[in-house]
Amino acid sequence: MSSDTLNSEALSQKLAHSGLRNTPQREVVYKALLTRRDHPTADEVYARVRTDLSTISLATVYNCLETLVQCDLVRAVNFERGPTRYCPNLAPHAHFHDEETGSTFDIDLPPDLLGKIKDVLPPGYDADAVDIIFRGKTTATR
Amino acid sequence: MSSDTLNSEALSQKLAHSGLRNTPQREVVYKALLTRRDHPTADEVYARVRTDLSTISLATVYNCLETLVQCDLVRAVNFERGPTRYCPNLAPHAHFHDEETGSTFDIDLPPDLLGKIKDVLPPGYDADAVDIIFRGKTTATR
DNA sequence: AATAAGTTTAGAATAGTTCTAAATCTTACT
DNA sequence: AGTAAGATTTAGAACTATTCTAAACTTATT
Repeated sequence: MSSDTLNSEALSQKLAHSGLRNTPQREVVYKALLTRRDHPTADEVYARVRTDLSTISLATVYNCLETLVQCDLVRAVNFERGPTRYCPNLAPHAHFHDEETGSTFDIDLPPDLLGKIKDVLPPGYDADAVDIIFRGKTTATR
Repeated sequence: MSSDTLNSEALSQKLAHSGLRNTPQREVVYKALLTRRDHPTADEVYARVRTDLSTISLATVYNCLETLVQCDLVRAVNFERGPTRYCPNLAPHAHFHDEETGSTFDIDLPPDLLGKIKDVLPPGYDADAVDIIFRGKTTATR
């Protein structure tokens, strides 16, 4: 089983760790991200979870996504002015945003590179996160 | 004279290169970015240029900023869901966003590092830009 | 001077997100 | 089991940043 396969227990644990409860809404939202890892927007997640839980509201989808981000289960990614997209990949990675198709790809980062990048920070700058976003196009040979 | 000091001729040239005209509005907007390089939002630019050109409209400020970005005179930067900020620094650099104060700092990148970062892209990914954003806090010793 | 093209403007419209307050669910305690 | 306290969800209103629209204005060209 991959380390981030859905697992209610594990999700409940992570939530409990922040003093939060697990709920059906949080489960379906998290599951939606894990089963199609295409960096959906809140609207897209809403559309997907409605098939499982037809009474869920868009506000709840926003709430759940925010909760998952707070619990370090999900990353929020922003491309320029576009809507926030959500990503359950917790391994260090960059994002490639294809400006022609709008699709997003995870780009794995070699373990040493993040350190090298953080080394450019002068003393007194204390970064707890680095976002790296490539913008461009992808070609057929991909 | 630093390479990006305001210079109407140079601005006109760059604009003309894209088939665009220089205008008083474009000049004051560009000047506003150059004279206080604190990554202002469109609203903040609007507030600043109104002292020079009281009749300018917010829509025009947005138009001018977009024009300057298109002509490669200015970079647009986005932090999470916040409003777009504008930066006249054309040298390769990352941004550090202090989440406590909201201020933004340019972080110079050593010449080789951008290349190293682009090297992580698998074949078929063709990036024309890389945005690197640090999030965290700055301490007194900065 | 007339026409065309580029630009600015005010205000309306839009998209994405957050807020609000009431309803519902869960948990802990009696 | 019954109830109070707290957490969560919900629908819809509100909000913010931005873009659109169409008219007015400016500048360049015939």
